[in-house]
Amino acid sequence: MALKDAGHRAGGARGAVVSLLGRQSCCLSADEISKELHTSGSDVGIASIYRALDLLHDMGLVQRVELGGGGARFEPVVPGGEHHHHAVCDRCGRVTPFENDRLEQQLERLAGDLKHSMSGHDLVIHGECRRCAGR
Amino acid sequence: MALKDAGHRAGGARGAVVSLLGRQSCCLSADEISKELHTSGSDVGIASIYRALDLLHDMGLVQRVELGGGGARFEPVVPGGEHHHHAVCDRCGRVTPFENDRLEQQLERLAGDLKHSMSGHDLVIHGECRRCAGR
DNA sequence: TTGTTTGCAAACCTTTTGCACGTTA
DNA sequence: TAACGTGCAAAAGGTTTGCAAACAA
Repeated sequence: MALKDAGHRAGGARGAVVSLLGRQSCCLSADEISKELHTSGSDVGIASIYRALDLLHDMGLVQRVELGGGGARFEPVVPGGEHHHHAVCDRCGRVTPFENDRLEQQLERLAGDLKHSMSGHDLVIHGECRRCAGR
Repeated sequence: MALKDAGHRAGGARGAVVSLLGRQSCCLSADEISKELHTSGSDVGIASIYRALDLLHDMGLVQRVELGGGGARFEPVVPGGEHHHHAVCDRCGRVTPFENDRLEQQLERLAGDLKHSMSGHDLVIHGECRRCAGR
């Protein structure tokens, strides 16, 4: 476990957050994480959740995603380098993840042109999802 | 003025916000707007600023931009359809706007593939700016 | 006059922090 | 044991809302 390698301990709260996030393919808000953990019997304080997320984020294992609407979301970073973005439905709130290699390449090129290093990037498409748009 | 057409009045506070935003090429936070207005003698309450921004956003004249780091930013939408994105320096906080037509086309195509309508999109590149990266 | 806009203060929500207690190595 | 992790409650932003007074048409 990467946490141990970095000299961190795996207390109950931190472990529960890591485990839950590891099972996610897309993003969760801190509140959703809290509710999810309570449902499965782990009464983890919200402060510990934020602390765990903060640590994981600093270690590059978790990405912060801002979808608008107040409140950040968090998702695990896949070591393999896979990467996805989000389309948000402004009507029903549904989040649709998507990925595109060409887009990634283009962003690399753009950052290069700007002489701006790129440690990460966020792309959010706003609009109406398949379901809502079809009405 | 589009506001009048929509049946809205141009009170002092709202007019000041509209005027200030109209002179911006990139995004401002609500707090920056407040400070800017006070500096130029308009003592506009922060609530009125948010209300004006909310109205303008609903009318599609202002775009909300989330750059991370707590606090949204707002920038005028140019009627012509021009559009830019932001590269944020995580070291010094500098925001570098940029635009790219190919990128826009690609996003349109992507949204189409997802069958997701696109009313807007946000792209933020995180990393280190030209100045900071060069050290 | 009549409905709209404004400023203030309080309320709200999400996130962070202080601190005493529990836990891990 | 000594350092680290946790939960609670309080604090700290940023944003929204209730309300009475000011204002525009």
